[in-house]
Amino acid sequence: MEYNFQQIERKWQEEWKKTNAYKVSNDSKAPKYYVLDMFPYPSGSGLHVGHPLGYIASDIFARYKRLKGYNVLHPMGYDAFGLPAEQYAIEHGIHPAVSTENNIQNFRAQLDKIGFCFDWSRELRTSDPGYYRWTQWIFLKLFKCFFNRVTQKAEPLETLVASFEKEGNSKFPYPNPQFKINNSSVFTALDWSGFDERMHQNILMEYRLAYCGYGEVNWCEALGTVLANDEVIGGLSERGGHPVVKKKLRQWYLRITEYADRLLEGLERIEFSEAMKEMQTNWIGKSYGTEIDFEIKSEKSETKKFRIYTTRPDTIFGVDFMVVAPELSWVESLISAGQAKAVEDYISYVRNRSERERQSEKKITGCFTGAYAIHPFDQRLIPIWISEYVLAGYGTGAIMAVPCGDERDFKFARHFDIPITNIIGPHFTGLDANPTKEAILENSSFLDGMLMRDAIAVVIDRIESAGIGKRKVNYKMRDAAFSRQRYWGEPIPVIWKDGIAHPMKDSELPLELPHVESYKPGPEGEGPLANIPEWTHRHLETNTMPGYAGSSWYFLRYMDPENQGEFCSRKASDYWGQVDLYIGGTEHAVGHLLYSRMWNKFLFDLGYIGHDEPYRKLVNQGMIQGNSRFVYRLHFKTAEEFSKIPVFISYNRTLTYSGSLGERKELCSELKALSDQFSELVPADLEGLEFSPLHTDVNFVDGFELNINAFRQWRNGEYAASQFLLEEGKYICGSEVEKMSKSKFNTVNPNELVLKYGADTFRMYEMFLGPVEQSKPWDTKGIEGVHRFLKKLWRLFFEEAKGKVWVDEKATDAENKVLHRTIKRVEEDTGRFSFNTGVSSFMIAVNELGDLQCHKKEVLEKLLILLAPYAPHIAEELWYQLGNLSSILNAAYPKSEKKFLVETSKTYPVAFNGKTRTELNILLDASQEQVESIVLADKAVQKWLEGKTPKRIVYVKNRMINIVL
RNA sequence: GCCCAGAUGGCGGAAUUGGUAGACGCGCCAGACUCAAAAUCUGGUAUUCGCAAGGAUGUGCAGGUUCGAUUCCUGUUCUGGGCACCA
Repeated sequence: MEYNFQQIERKWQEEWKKTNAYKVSNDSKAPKYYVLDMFPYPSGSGLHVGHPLGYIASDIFARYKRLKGYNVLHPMGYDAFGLPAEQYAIEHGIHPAVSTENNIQNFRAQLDKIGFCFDWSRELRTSDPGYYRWTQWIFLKLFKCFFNRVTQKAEPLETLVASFEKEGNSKFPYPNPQFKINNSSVFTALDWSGFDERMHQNILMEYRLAYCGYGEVNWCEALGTVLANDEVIGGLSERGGHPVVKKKLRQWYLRITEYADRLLEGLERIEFSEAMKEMQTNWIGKSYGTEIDFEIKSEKSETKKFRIYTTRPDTIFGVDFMVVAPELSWVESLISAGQAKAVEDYISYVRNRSERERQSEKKITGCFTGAYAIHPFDQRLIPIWISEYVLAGYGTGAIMAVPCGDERDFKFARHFDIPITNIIGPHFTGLDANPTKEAILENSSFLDGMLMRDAIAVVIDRIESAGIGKRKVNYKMRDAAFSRQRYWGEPIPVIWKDGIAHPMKDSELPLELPHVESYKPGPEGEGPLANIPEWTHRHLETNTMPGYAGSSWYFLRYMDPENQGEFCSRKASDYWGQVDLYIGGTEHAVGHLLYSRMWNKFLFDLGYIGHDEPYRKLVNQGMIQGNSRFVYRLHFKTAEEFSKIPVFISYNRTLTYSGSLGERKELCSELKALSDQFSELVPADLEGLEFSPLHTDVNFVDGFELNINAFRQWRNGEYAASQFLLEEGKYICGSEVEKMSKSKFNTVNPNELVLKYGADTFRMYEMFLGPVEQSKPWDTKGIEGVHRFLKKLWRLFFEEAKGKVWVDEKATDAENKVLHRTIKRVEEDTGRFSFNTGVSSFMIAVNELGDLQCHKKEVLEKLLILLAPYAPHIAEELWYQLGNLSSILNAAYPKSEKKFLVETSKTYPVAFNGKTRTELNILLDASQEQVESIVLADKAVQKWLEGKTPKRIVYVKNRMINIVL
């Protein structure tokens, strides 16, 4: 009986389906455990081997926890709204719902083959009205709530209105300090009662957690549409290469900034990697600084003052120039007649620069405005510049530049020849800036002689008492843009009447996405919904929600997926609580993971759930990179006509080819022999010959050797006429590790591997590749080794000639030692998500049991339970063959017994000054004195001592011995 | 540019707390079985000097701390991820 994986896997997958083996109940006496994967976007290209990496890891862990006696929730679903489906619809006229459904079918078929223990009865799709009804419902809750800074939580707007009626906005000032009504940022109860409805609504909009405002988008006039950042390349649209400029549009936002402090605080209570916490902390970017007002001296005199934000007020005497964000409208009032043209040119240059480009630009640009700021303490005149490196959205959009202490300021000063004031003495070398806080201040008037760190408070006190500024906490994080000018997303359930947004009633939800004939954008950059008369007649909002809306709360829906009356019952969310283990990629570090934490906190504030952090522990899975293969096409520079003939040269020959006359002659005759088309070719035509690399499909390259026949049939015979210049009779491809993607022809479909080696082999190989957290390139070759391991395991039970070989005898001590050491290792490895070493622990066990010729049921049975999370099909089959009647899925995880693992002695490495020279077997309970005498008596040690007396003998029990000479 | 991570044989990786660097697997080499091949099994495989015994070197690079560093510290290079409308 041989290992027929195809038959075994089919049999058990059917059996598990029939018995609902993976159905999870919300009603169980067992302790709960919630394992969640970041659900996939069902793209048209299907799964490649990179996708299942995290799913396999979580699947192993879920199965492991089940064997340990937990009631494990392990669901799966689809993040089904998104831009690619819409783009596909525009290009092919296929409704996104249709293409998405097809893609999901394809994903499901692929996932099923790998043998996951998902409870599919809980499957959800964010594009399903039954699901997005609740996304809309939560949005409306956000719309109807504000963040009470006194209680630090979300509360209904009614509380706010009551406070306004009683005491104006003195208790709850505008969250956006720039906001003013009637030129004032405060109003009284009397003011409030005097305002009309429109004014009330305008004010309330300033407080809502989901609010409408204005923001800039990438606007492409030629395409008549708003573009995503990754559709814009170097200021031009990816499709068509049309110019893209920034345009202000009405947009919805989520006031996530109000949660900034709580998002920071929550990080202390969850198990995310330090790197992840750091990324989120940096993204939130809380800084303690000072706002300072500077008087202005300019030709025009409209603006008298402007405000900067700095985290280093101690450097105020080192200010040599000011920089203001070019897009701020008040910049205009600064411009002198002489600088008008230059400033105008510069502003138009910045207008089509993306924020990213502006920040990462190495080239220093800027323009003097012609105006000066007056230093508040020494009345110096400081030139005011505009430059793209200052962004309008952060702080006040203006900075005081201190070149001796800030690298960017320093480079700017150097570039524009602005004299640099040194306030930090020897800490400033003149070669680069030094951001230290430890210097003693010089050239700093009343701060002279003070340590910078201590000077900060002194300056702030001076500034505050002089009434020219105040302490200010700032956040780099901005409110989250929550609308898209797209079709394929959740409609926003808001009706506009006379410019006032009215929420729809809960009973009217879901507001379903209407069918459209065309997915083209609406007028003035509005979304496609603006083209539907029935929609606009009802004055419905034409924007839709962004991709992250549905994924911000999905972990809750899995707990109670059928619930028609609530997004999730409190009973269900109290039972399942937090996600105990969340697995997904770091690419979601600051997007999804922050938004979903915020939504969760919001629902917690309103009492709908009982936990304020959604994920207790997060494990980041690394990317599986593609291992691309290249062929190299001959490109004739001086004789273009020959370039039309597709000739490819083997990789190593591209490296050695130098283009010498001799080589040209040789290559010339080789080409002539290859094809008659080259009969006219002369060596001179080969001058400047180039080899242009072309991605070729990895699926017809064995290692590095190209399957020439397959290549000729590729892409409907586009390269059928290809000729090849070989090396040693083969065509060898070049390679490069890069992102796995269809366009690079380096994707590998898990289905094909499952077909060839089985799901169990595939699962174990994905884990065997390396640590889950690490990115690594895919290489199909190594899968054979894992497959061999499973066959070897099989042979412990059945041999081809003899059939069944397992026996009912009692295990020896040696066999027990192997088993119990394996239990210990596998349990530890699985527990710390080190699945790659887990797999090798199994390999070692099977190798050792093979060496011992152990076929004892007692040992093998326990080994199977250990293996079941990794390779469920073969484990279940062998378990069944051993005569077990119930499924291995519900077996009890074996315990490692210490008595089989006790050692009495150890072979110690003996090192001299840290270099290992010999080994000695010594009893484990030996004392320092005993060890010293044993060591010094040893012959090899004597030889290395060369007659010297050791200065010291370091003995670390159960580790090593080191002799210091 | 900013933030985060990583770098170990020909390749993927192991070394869990600072204690024998290279577990396990791939590949490669040799051998067994076979008419042959596949499959399977056995042995070898960091580099370098040496017939060997044995020695020297070695964890991206340059320093440092330590009896001892892949592990800790400082600097640096390269690669990957993110940077707010891809998901």
